[in-house]
Amino acid sequence: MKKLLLIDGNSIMNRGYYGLPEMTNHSGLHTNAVLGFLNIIFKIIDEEKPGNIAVAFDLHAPTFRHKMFEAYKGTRKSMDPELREQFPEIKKLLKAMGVTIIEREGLEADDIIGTMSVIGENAGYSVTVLSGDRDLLQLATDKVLIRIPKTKAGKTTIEDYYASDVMEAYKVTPKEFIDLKGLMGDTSDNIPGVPKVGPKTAEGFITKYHSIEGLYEHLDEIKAGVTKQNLIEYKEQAFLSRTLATIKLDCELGVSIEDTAISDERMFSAEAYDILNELELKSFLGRFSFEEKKDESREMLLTDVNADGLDSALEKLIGLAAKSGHAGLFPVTDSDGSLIGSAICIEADIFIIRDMGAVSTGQIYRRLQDENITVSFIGLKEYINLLDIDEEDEVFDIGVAAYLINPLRNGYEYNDIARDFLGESYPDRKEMIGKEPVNIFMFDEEKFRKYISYASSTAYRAYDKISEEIFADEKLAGLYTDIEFPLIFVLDSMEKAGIAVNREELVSFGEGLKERIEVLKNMIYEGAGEEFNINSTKKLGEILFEKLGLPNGKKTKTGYSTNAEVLEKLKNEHPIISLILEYRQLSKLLSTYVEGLLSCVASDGRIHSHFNQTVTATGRISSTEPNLQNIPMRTGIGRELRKAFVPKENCVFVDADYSQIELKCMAHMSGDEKLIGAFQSGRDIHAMTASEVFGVSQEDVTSDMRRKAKAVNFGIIYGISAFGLGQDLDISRKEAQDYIDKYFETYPRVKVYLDALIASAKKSGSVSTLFGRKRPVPELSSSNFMQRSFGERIAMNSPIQGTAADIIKLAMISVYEELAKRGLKSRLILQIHDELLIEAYKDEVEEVSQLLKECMEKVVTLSVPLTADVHEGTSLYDAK
DNA sequence: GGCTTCACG
DNA sequence: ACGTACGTGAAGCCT
Repeated sequence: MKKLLLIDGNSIMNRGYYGLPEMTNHSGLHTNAVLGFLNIIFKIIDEEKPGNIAVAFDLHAPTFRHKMFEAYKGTRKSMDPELREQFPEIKKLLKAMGVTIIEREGLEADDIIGTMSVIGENAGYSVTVLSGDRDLLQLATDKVLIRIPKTKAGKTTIEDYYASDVMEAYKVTPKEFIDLKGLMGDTSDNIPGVPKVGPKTAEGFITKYHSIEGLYEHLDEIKAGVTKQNLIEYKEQAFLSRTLATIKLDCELGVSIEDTAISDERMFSAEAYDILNELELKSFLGRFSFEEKKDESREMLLTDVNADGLDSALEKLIGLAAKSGHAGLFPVTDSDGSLIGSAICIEADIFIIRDMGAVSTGQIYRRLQDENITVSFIGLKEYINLLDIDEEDEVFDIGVAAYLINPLRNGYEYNDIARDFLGESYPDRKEMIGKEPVNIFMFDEEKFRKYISYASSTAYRAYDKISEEIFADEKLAGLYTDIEFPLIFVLDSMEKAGIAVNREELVSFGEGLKERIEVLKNMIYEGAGEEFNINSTKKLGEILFEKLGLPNGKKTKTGYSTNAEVLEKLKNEHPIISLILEYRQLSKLLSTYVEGLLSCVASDGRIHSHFNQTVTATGRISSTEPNLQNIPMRTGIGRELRKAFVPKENCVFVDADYSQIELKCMAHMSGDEKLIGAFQSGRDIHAMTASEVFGVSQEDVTSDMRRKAKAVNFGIIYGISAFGLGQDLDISRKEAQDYIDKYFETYPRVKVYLDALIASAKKSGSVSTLFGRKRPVPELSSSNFMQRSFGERIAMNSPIQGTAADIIKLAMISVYEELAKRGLKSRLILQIHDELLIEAYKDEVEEVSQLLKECMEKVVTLSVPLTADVHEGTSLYDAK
């Protein structure tokens, strides 16, 4: 059957705009909405291969339907300029592709699509409607398919609805869907509906009475109450809402079905190619016949050749690499973590190696090193062990370098790098070889070869671009060479070392928790008068705020908020509250820490966390599987858990943490004399701030004043706002503002500094740390107030948090190198943002303690002294 | 998978 | 008028 594809242009552009990160071409034109639009329509076109396509757009002048509801709700929100500027581009491109665009003054895209779907169906076509808007479900029939793309964690899935699917999902027919919406309204479309009638109620009515008329005919069957009252009172509004919700099917468009025919020739025209090129959306160019032919890469499977051939193939590889001076290497491991193969890319040649005897990737890697050939990797840390990579080797980590160029990307895998630096789109690892680590007998040979070819070729080709960008900028070059690159080896060593846990202690701690949790559970059921899932915030909210009628459950989009802050305030209202708080705390300890950590203990009795270097926006390190940077500390019971983390035989823990490193970074960078003076004299900074803000002498600072001043100090680092501080201290916004004003009076250069950060971020689009680590702040150019304010706080916080992160990274490298230099057996095993932990041999403890303190304090010289407090202990509990 | 909650700095 | 403190990761529920 002939196929017609109808696209809701505005809705699909919106989806692209809000779903993708901000991106522009080199002339600053935003392109994310266009990219998102093309991604989804090409996906649909590939699947359906329609012979006819039309794209409908709203014209931005107020339309008839909007005029009708202006009486209720005022006017529609204006569109972000960053999105608006992309509409002319997509229209230009669609025209160049020979795709029909339909837009009419006074008509919404919905009405155009509705009308075209009828025209298509009547002409015997099967019709597909592509939109992000569920309103269009009313158009579904058994010939008209509504497809709604959804994005979940970066992956796009499409929900498909024929009339029968609408019935299944919503229990109403597509036509009844209109009445449903008329009753419940739609704030995003400014359709009022009937007050207090939500999706549930409306669905109940329509499944029973099938229309608004039907409902009103049987109004006597509705039990008396607010709902009924509203139905009576807002009857006219209900019918008007339905009219507003009804998509027109009979507009005069003057477009025939024949007008919408497409052809491949038109679609992939030279003109369209040029426009895409201009927009720098290179990933689509492959579809166009006008693409400059890339050199076909030549693949050679080294294990395919016989012994003589192997030698000559290897010599060829080395020869080519020597000529280029560089090779891109991509190793692959199986589920045991052992090396099964790799691909090496040099220019247009890709050599594929199976590590099965005759030849090994490790040998070839060493040979390349002997020839002084730079080898580039994507994620070097993973391969240090496998290939016996040394810090002195000529290697380059493309992932880490790309992170320095822009730390905001979601990932730094080969396909991310290819997309961001080569403008090429490759399927990700999961699509190529599945989620689980590859087993050599289980992969599809062809796919596997493609996968490692893509990856090694990306490593090779992105190297020039990325290394150039890094080394063109003195600061970035320094960060890479002096911090991130050496750090790779430090982190690897920490991961290999791991930390020992006392399993028995953890298990028995868990047993104790289980018992108490069981008791609490029963007491909570008792207090609630029924059994329910306490872990479900939804059910808990219902119990607390509906059944027990506790003072009004506040906020949240999806229901009642039941977080600790809310519960804490309800503590005196009902005995069940404290029980729930304790239950929550203990459940968290049990599931996340006891059970979570136990499942991570390796066969050597130690936990080997992963320390990730390319995750955070500010330059901090993150820890996963498990996260060892959030082991409980603040509460007594939680802190007990730290007793299970112990040093190995003949060792003790030596721990050191920086004192106030972030405030000190801010003091240094702002150059505020008073703040610098305070740190130079070794004063208690929170007490000092308290005495200034509250205008009392140092001796008269109460603990409450100090607590408040501490919150102010934190607030400053976070990008102060009166609202946030007020919330934290549970004081009025005005009072909070007073504290802030006083703070800035006390430390005037801090104010100047923070203002300057925002101003420079607005100008340059990014902020930097003392060492030049950059973080873009695209939020600052947003037209949305909330987004922009967020950007301002980021601009204030990132240089401070990031500088502290840079400093501790330098300290880690210094500690690592010093331990090596002195031939000590003690090892750095953990980093917790401002804290380092060493597993120290007893006969080295003194030297290690001194070394650790010295390395941390002397690693940089600021205008304020950096101090590190050192502790020793026989568990994580008493090493702090 | 999105949302909520909570553990840390 | 808007509606938040900055940076993370894991677990559990629920659609």
